[in-house]
Amino acid sequence: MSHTLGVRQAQKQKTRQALLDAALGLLAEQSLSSLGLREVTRVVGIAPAAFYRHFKDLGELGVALVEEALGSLHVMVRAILAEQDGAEERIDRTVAVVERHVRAYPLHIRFIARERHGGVRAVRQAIADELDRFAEEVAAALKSQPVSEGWRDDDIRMLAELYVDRLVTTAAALLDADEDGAPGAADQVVLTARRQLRLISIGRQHWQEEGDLS
Amino acid sequence: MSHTLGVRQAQKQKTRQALLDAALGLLAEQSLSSLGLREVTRVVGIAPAAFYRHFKDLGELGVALVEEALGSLHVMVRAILAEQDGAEERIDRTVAVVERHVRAYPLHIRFIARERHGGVRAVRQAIADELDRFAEEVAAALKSQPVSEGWRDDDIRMLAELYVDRLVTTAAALLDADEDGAPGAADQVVLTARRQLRLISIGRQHWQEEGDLS
DNA sequence: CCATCCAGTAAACAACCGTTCTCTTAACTT
DNA sequence: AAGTTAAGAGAACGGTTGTTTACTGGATGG
Repeated sequence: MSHTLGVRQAQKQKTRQALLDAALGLLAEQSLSSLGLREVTRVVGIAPAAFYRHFKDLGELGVALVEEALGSLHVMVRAILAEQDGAEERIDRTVAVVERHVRAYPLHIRFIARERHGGVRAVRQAIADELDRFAEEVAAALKSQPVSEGWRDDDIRMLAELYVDRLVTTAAALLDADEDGAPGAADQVVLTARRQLRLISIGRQHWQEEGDLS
Repeated sequence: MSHTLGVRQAQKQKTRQALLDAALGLLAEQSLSSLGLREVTRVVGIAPAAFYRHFKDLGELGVALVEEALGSLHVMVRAILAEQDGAEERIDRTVAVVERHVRAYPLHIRFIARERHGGVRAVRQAIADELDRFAEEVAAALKSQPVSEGWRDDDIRMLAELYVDRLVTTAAALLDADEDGAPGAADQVVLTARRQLRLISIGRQHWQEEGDLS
């Protein structure tokens, strides 16, 4: 198999990817709803009209960016969830993965954090859907752990959402810390993230004891 | 005292407020970096050039909006923190306050959620600073509670950040649920938020026990 | 009462925008 | 080899943008 795909389509996908890359670069310092079509094509080096051969909208390009941005993180965390080590080790490894990912794809993280509540409805929706699937996977992984014995399904789900949310927030904070230039800022974020996850983990272990007073 | 302030300055503050209101309204469906100066003045009904009598920038207007948006929530939560009831009651009341606040000032919440990672540096910074002061206040309140006996200061701080972050996230989620039109969505968010706070509270109570295995 | 101040007006500016055409040219099909 | 397809070029369009200028007219304070 592996049909050579044709010179034609190959070139098309190449400039399509160039459009995505250019847009992602520009979005490091502005938001999608203020991004100009001409601005993007100018960076790529093609005529403005050529844009329409690939996307009918900047919103459509945005949705494509969402898939690209969340795809890689998706597999990485899935790998972590499959592991079977202790809670403490898992926390350390999770945070380490997030840290590495932020360093490897800072523009992707920026984009997601920025457009999650941004001005383009379609993109917001795409991110929400993707994060939802993400939470569902986390929930499935949590459920198969012995600590979750006797948990209600929606309690597992709420815990999964708490985790996912924390990962996204941590990634964004880490990014901010990195570009602030302050030397120890990033390490501080990592430390805080680990302890927050630890606290959540502790809460999880005592969740079923019920009787809680001030 | 209460000097009548002068007809002159009163009128000026009036149109200044009108500019803020108009901008906030427009920002319900776009982000600050795509908002046009003329767009705002058109809504208010004044000439574009008159804008410069009040702000030199749309960024400056944005910073003013940050103060307006976070000011009210600030006092409300401060009131809650001062209370001395049990953990469970405090959680319920906190979530209730957030819910009421979202309903009362939805545009403020939208704005904060959107511009927290938005495209205008000055506004991002203003929000970060404000949320930082917020976390500091929460930390102070947490410290004076008996549960915090023997806690390290930076552990209290990390808990405070966890709480603040959760409130902001919950507010944004609640807003999304409201405008989605789905009937039970908002209640679901409230329920989830309460349980997440409860889990964090449980983790807090067992924080010092240390020994945790999977 | 009169001179000063200043919030807002009106017009003009060059720069940029998204979108629509027609045309070219190279890759594909048969 | 001839005919078809489609990515991209290039120019033109009406419209909007931020900013600057000179101005008006009513509140302000001596």
